[in-house]
Amino acid sequence: MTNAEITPAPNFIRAIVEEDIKTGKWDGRVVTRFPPEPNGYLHIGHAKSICLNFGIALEYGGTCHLRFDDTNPTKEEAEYVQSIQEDVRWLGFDWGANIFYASDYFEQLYECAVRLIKKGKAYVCDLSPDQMREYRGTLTKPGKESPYRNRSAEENLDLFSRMRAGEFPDGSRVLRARIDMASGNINMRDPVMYRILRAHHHRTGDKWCIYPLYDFTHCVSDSLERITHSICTLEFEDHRPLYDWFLDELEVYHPQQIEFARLNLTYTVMSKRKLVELVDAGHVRGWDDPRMPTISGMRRRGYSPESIRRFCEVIGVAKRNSTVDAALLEHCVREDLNRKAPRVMSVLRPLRVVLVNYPENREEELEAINNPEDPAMGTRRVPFSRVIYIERDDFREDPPKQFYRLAPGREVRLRYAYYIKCVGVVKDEKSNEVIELHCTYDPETRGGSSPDGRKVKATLHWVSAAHALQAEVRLYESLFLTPTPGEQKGGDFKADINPNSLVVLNSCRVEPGLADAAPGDSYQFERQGYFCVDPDSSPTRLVFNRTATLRDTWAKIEKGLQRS
RNA sequence: UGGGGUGUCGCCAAGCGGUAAGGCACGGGUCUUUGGAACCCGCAUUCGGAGGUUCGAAUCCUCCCACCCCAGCCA
Repeated sequence: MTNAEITPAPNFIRAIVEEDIKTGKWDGRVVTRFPPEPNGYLHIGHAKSICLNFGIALEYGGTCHLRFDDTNPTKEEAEYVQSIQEDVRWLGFDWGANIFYASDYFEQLYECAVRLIKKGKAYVCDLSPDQMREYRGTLTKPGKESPYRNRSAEENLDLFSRMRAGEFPDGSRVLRARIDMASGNINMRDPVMYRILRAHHHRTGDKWCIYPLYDFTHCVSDSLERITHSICTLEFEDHRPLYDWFLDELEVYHPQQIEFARLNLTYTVMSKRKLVELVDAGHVRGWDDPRMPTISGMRRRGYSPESIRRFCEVIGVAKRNSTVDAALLEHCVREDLNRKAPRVMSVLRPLRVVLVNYPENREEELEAINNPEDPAMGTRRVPFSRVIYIERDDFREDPPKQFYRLAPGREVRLRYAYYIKCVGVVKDEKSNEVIELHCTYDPETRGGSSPDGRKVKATLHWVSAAHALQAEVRLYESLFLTPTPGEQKGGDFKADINPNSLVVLNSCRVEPGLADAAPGDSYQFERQGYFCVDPDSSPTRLVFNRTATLRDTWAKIEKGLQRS
């Protein structure tokens, strides 16, 4: 852990928590919760919330509950509660025994509803959904009171229990809070607390045919769990008066709801609807496609939990709508992987090189450093022979000004090996494409330095043709071409999809040492980037995903060259 | 036209009446057997705008402007 990681940045929520601890508002307790609805996969936006809630609990010696907000059986599935737990755990957080389900509170919620009915604060309403919308009024016009609003408590109690008993068809009646149809805040215009819905629930089965709605459920759940700080996103700010109203009327333990801005990232989309669309339309291979901003996608892409946690720390927490530059996320993985990923040589687009003065049947092993950032990671031996592969991009027949890699007549260093000089270029007769290079090597430069002290400008990675392993490498770019997809083009985010977001290279050659690389392992392919082994990989067919490229100064220069 | 929010560098973000932190990005340099990493330097006389209060304002007051959210029996 870096120092920065254990020194959290100040933000307004931490300030509130610290103040509360100081004043003893909650007797010094800190209890937060991460309350996902199990209706989809977690993404980097959820990670921000997870890090915030679990992070604050950890930091102030409190606890953070994992609570599934499972009050809508038509959308929720057990499969998701599984994947959510996996993702939270993978991110590095532990809820201990504190795993809860809103559905566990159904009986208590029902009792709370009965209490409100008895108080005259809730009533059964027979308006149809259409009528209800009509009666609600608009943003600028107040609503009208329902004709059922003044039913007696006895009648409401009777009706509500019969709703539960299944005497009425789906959607025929609801239980509503009796608040204020003229409120400027539409959430306070007698919001629905319960609906009749005959659907199989992933945990309660067919026990219930009425289900509570979010506003009623959430505050009561928080109260039952004695949450201190109920942290949610900005769109719930308008719901806070309702959160407070329910708890005040119920006269129960009352946590404080605090809202923060959700995360947006450039060059991607975050809404569940859009993510579903990408998967369904086949623009990606699934929820865990390495191009997806889902936790499972990022995991497959090679992002480490540490890098995601670090990212969530450096972006900060505030109430301003913002869109974080994807470059910051990239920076966070590089920072982490630079310290941890073993270096390895791998040639993505091979160009055959014959060392004409190297003995035909000779081979040798050269020592290579596993990670210059961490000597403790040791060294390894890499085989070398007369025929090697280098990267096609590392040779130019007619090199531009600032290109100082290999070119006819030019000498460069092969990393950990020898200096070589290009003495011949073999081309395909028809296409005129360069298919092979002839080079001489200098036996005096074994290991990569010359006794006469002469310098070479470039160091190339390479792989011995006879020893290298074939591999498939999947190169990823951002899923979208524009920083905020759909901003132009009439809001159609799919029009901004990057057609080159995935490029598959099939004839890559990697160091033989990679033979037993296991899915999930991360490496730095020297001079190219960070790559990890995909679950599709097998001993007979290695498959790597590019997590991120290395910062590439030459690419920048080249781009500038093209422009001028 | 109702209600709730937010406006500090290209992107995030500290700051809470005492004279604009930090990160990313960007530009320049040192070093280098990764054009990587590391390191150094530069990068808001100014805080949405206009007034006002004050010895002193990004921070307090007034007005204005811009943007975001809300009319599911979703969460």
